[in-house]
Amino acid sequence: MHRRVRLRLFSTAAVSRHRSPSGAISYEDNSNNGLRHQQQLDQHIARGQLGLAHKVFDAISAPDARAFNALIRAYSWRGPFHAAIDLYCSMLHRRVAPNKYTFPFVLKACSALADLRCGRAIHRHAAAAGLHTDLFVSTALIDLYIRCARFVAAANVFAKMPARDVVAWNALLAGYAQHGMYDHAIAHLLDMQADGHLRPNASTLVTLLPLLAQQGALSQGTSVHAYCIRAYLDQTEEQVLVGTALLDMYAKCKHLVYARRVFDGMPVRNEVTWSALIGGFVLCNRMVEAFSLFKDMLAHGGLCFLSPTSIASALRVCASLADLRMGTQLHSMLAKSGIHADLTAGNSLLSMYAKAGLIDEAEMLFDEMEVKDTVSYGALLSGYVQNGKADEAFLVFKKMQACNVEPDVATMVSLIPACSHLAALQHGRCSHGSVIVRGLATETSICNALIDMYAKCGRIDLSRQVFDKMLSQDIVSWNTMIAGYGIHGLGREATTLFLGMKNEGFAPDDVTFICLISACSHSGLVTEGKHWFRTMTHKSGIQPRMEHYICMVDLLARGGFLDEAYEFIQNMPLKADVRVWGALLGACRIHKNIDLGKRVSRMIQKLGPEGTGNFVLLSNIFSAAGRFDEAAEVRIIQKVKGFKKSPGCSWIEINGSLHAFVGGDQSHPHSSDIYEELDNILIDIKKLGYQADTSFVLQDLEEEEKEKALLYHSEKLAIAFGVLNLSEDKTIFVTKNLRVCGDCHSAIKYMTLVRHRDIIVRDANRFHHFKNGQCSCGDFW
DNA sequence: ATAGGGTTAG
Repeated sequence: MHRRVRLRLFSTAAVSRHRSPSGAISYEDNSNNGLRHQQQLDQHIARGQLGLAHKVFDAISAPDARAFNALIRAYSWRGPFHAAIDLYCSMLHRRVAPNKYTFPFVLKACSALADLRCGRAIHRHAAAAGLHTDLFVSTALIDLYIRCARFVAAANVFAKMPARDVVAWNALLAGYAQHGMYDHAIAHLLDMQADGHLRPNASTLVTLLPLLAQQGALSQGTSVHAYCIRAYLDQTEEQVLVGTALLDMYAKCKHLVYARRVFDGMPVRNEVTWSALIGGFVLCNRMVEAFSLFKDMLAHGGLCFLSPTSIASALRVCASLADLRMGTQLHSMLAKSGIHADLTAGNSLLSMYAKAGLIDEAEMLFDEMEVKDTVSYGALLSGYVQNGKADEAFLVFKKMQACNVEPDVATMVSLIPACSHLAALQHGRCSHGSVIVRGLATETSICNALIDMYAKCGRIDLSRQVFDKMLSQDIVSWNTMIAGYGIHGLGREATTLFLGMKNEGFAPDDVTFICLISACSHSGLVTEGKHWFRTMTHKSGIQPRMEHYICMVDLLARGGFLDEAYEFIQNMPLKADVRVWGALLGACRIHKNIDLGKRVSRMIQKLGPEGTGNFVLLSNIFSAAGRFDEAAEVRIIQKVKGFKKSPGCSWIEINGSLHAFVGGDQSHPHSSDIYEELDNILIDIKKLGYQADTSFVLQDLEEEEKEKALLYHSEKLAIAFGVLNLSEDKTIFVTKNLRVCGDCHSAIKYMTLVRHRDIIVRDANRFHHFKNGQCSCGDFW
């Protein structure tokens, strides 16, 4: 602030008036003394001792332009940049005229600080001194305006230059490149070549290549490669720089073969070269190779090649492969090499632990970090969301705001799914509002997260609104919207949207078909689903993955074609994994096919059951058939093998706060009211013909007690709480972490009649819209 | 010239 005020005190007129007539060196403080000081000043600056240099400077009674310039230049090199600007101000104050060796350096300091106001003032001073079209001054001005994203101003300076060298051309090109202005950059490059004698140099290429990489412009990149070969770069340093930029361009275009070839052909490589190649393999999801390259690098260059960048890539490999042993080793390597304090390295480590589910470890690391930024908070936040601790994620978000760390696109994209997990519409709407306030509401990835959130919070209509209002949809937008229709059992809408997508020229990808087929499955559209599977393999040329087979088995089996599903599994080219068999087992329960269920469960046991769902499923199948001994046996095996079933939990959002219940829960402050209401509901629904489906209760209890065990299931508690707290016109919306139980499903249908309510239950799989005694899932879920 | 947190599926 102080500095700006002082700058404005001096008009451009003052500058020109006191400009030294010749620019020649003249010492006002009587020769010898001044000469000695100047020599000392130069010496200290050469040794990088800026403190001492400044002391010598202060001892000069009347420093001249040369003394000022020397110190300004030194400060503009590595900072502190404001010291350079302060010196410039003092220069004006003491009526020493800045010259063509002053302006470029003080402008460089402004550029480093992105101080546009200061820079503009200096621009005026330079113009008054008639130096604004000087080659070096102009180039410095271009740098400044680019840094402040003032492209027109930069181009104006460029246009006014009487003569330009490659550096000037490169300065403007760098601006276009850094801001992803592909068309401007290419046009500028063509102008440069048309202008005559100037040829792109190494610096031009190193500026241009990252832009091509970012745009995925492989063919243009290849032309640049060809030019590089013709242009023959003789300096080693240039070869490494250009070679690395080329390699990176190929890697970012996912052309690893060429990236590798460039790498192999390079006579000299540095740590950046290695990092770029490793990053390329990570980008292409070739994690094992990426890690072996990392080891090669260490074998080749030792620890001095270890940088925060390469460590970051290696840690991403560990996170992706869920290899904690390797990750921990890297952690200690990091500590030994002394780069543990680096922000990037720290964030990578934090993220690795968070993704691996070691959230406590991540939290500890986070607390220990001395410098934290948006990314650090984002890593922790998404760690909580990914590990199912959505409420903790909100706390991190609050903490972040309390610490004045501004949430950005990635932060919000991580936070919004936390609302989806909780199915907390109010939270979701708040996040939506927050996104609008921050001016992020037009971001594609944010809209995608919002579409998903509204769908999972039961408002598919709002999902569609967000989708329709988007400036430009990407493949994820379409997939998310199709999936949203799917979990609401709106298979027809999903299909229509899919066709619309193709009409707009979007090529469906592998995930699109997963969304589409599962949408068909949830709506019982078996024929359509089979049709889309064939379309995918024959027309779209997409190789089915295990996920597609899971969807198909689910589609066939849920639709009642159990034998066909079984046959389908046996004919599939991949070896079916537990999830495929699990899908079939789930359908055996719905269709009460015990024989097949037993066979399938044997397959699953051979494969080693993953998770816990399948044990519970099998045991429920036995119970449903009244074969309690066998059901109990399955539970015992489950216990012996050490699998725990996560407890069923349901929750409901009332006026923006969440109320969660587990089965038989009495911890809620209004517990007695809730239980009383439930008992009343039971009396009413029995009058309409409801019978408790006690076949699902395992314990050896009297019939009435079994009924009670069912009555206090978590979803029923949450609904009763909703009945008590919401007016009749409001839909009751309950979320459950597991699949809704069969008895509850039947009871809730009756509840809609006796309490005149619409009830929506979102379980682990899908939505159930209960209305007028019926459910949207058609009793298949 | 390289790099850290992010949305879709069952």
